[in-house]
Amino acid sequence: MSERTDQIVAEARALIEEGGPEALTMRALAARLDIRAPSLYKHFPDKLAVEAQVIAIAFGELAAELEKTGSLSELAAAYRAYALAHPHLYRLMNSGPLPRHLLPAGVEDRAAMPLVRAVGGDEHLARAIWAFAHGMVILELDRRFPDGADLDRAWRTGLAVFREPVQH
Amino acid sequence: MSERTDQIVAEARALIEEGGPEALTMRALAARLDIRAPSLYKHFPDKLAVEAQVIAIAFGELAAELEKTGSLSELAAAYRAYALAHPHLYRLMNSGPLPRHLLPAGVEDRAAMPLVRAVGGDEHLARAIWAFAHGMVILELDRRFPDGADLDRAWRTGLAVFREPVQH
DNA sequence: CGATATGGCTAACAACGTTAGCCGTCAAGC
DNA sequence: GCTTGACGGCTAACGTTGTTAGCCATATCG
Repeated sequence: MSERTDQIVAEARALIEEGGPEALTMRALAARLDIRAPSLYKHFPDKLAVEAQVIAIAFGELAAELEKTGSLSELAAAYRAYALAHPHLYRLMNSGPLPRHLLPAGVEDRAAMPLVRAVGGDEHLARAIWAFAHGMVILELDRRFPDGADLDRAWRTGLAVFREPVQH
Repeated sequence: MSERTDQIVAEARALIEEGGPEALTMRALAARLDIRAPSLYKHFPDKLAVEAQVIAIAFGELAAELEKTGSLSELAAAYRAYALAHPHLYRLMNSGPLPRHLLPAGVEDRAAMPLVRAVGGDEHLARAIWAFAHGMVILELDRRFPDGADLDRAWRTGLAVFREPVQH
């Protein structure tokens, strides 16, 4: 990972955070670095590789935030907070197929660990809560809930329910 | 809605179901109808309008499936079944911002009604369950769960938990 | 001193959505 | 019956996208 490479990824991230994933264009990215688009291919094989680096960084950041938390509700709050603070980044890393072959190994697992720990190792429960959290976040980002819906309340409802021990 | 218009939408849908949303191309769509791409603009103002028609149809179909169910677990099963039967269609209608201004009024509400009824009108609980279901489906379609994860079990876990009455 | 890697560049291609403008067919109105 | 206009095709073209080919300057190293 050279110096220049890091610069490129940083600018790519900025483009995405400012204008969404579709604002990341090889030409726009090059313009930010005062070079022409084809020169980017001296550093990355293609656009997907650039995106993958941005995704890898985002996963690391998210994992770091989640690791700070103690309880399940703190974890959920941190998850939602990251998504709302970086909506375009969240969408990039969490929708569509992941380019796993371009990502450092373990980034996904690290981000998942705090939740698995919070539910005491029950993988099925962890997956259900993950689905709930991702669903809440992505539906909010995509404006699928009615305007003015009380989403705090919906989060509390879901989390309260998941805290109740039931056999499954 | 003319005859030709319906044909176009049908072919657009077929393209999406076969190759995903990015396979819907004005040129590919035209080719299916043995015409050239610009001729499509005699029937639709732009590509988004075509997509919106496909989405509207998909919402109607999904709503019809959901309305057949009685219990919450049947509802969940029907929801998942539709998504797995039409993965590309599901992704098209349920990710990214909805072109609501191009959709007939009430299509979203109709698809949401069965769930609201199944939970006895509790809107917060309905939103939490919707998030859970959408999260489970989209994470499955996007292959975000580990290979071989027992998703039936995760669904059952989530649904069991949501059936328990708790105050929120 | 020369070879090689590094990192720029221009020109270009194919595919995309979309627009402009032309033309044939056919039904309705005078 | 002739004309007029809507309807629905067409070709040519434009601008934007990712990407490739190939050229060239600099700088480092044997």
